[in-house]
Amino acid sequence: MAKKKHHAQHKTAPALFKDIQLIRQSDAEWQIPQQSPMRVPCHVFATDAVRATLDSATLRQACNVATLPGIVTASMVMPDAHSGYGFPIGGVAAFDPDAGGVICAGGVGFDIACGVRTLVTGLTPDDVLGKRTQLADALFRSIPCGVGTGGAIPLTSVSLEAMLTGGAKWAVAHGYGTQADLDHTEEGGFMRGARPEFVSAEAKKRFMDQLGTLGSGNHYMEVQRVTDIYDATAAQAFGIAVDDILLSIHCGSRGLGHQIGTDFLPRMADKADYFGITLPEKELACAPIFSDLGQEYLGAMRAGINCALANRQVLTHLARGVFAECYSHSRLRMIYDVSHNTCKEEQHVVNGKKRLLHVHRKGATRAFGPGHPELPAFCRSVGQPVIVGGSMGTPSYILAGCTDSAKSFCSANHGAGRSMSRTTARKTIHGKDMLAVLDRMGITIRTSDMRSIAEEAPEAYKNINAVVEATEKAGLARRVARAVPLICIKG
DNA sequence: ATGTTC
Repeated sequence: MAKKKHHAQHKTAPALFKDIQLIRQSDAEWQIPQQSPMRVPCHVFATDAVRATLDSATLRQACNVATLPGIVTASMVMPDAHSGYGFPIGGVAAFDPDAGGVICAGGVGFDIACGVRTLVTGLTPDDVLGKRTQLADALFRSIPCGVGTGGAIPLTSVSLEAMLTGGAKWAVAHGYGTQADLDHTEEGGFMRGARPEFVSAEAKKRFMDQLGTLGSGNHYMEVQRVTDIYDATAAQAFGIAVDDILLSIHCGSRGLGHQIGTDFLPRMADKADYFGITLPEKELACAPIFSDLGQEYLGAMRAGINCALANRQVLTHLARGVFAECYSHSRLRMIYDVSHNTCKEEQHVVNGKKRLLHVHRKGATRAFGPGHPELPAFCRSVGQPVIVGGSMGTPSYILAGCTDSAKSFCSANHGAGRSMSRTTARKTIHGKDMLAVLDRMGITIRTSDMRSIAEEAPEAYKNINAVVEATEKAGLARRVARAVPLICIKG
């Protein structure tokens, strides 16, 4: 009734936050003070060097997030942040369901549970250098990649439902890995509370032939060499040493997660009036956690998390086959698997009081510190492995969560972060030249689409060393190891 | 990110 009359107001985004001031708190922390209609301030984690990479669109989006009902403490911005769909990529926000808190589909992102897992191969640099072309070709042949590419492992509607509930655990039960893999995966390999019945038939249909596929964009499978160890104790706990050869897999939930976002965003936007939520922009559409729609999205999103975990598990199995084909002594032992597009229910201490919050991490990695009760035994004493994937041709880092990471609801950055849009990168960078440069650097690339080489060029990303330095200086996570790429299979 | 602008 009266609600209907104001419907148009919610459709039009008012020009909020024209004047955004960053107030320095320390070497690597800034605050954007709360101003109406923000409910909380923004906390921005950046050194001076990284602050220059945070454009006004990103900060405005962080302020928009700060207006949402039930947000706790602050809207947070990681050092790798850049603007995304509604909600910054590299954004973290926690909501209290008991305070009217919301679940925001744009705060998770389209590629639900996109993430990285890194394994130690048991090989030496000489093993790889001696068979560089053979290994690259074998990986490229066996790992389906690219837009619209299907895999070799078809699902049935029955097995798909089980996979959406069981995640990597389902994959292991079907022969695609080991219990040890699950012990080194967030959530022990599967997300509780998945509700496949809230995933649309269309989303399910899109994934029927996508299990064990890499996808496109920034997704990759990369062979890396460890060049530096910064924290010997944590490196030992993670089982990494200098000159170890690693395999990193970066991918997500493919068409299924994307379709969940596509399905729920308009449903949330349409019900903003009904829920009495004033949206700063439509792209931030959300629903109260304690609403049918909010619960449906959470159930579907958790199924999407399981989909991504199963996908990375099957890709691991495929990679093991390739390595076994090329080497008699490889073993591909998991370090850890982290997701960086999620919303998870977690207990956090806020002003000395324990609260159960829904923590959105969009392009941000969970970074539980030492002693966190949810951590598996292998890393309990040193903190969670935080895998920070580099862009093509640049180093990756393995960090560890710190006690101080509590200030960001136990979150850290997930990568370098884009500094150039895909469109600009395509216009200014030539994929073929890029490949030649990388080849001279000793990096072998195989790709299904030359356009992604331009889009994913190192120049299109922030300097990962500077980003990681900011994360460390802010106390969110500390450096454990650095690795450089040798072979990269690009989607 | 994405059956690459259903």
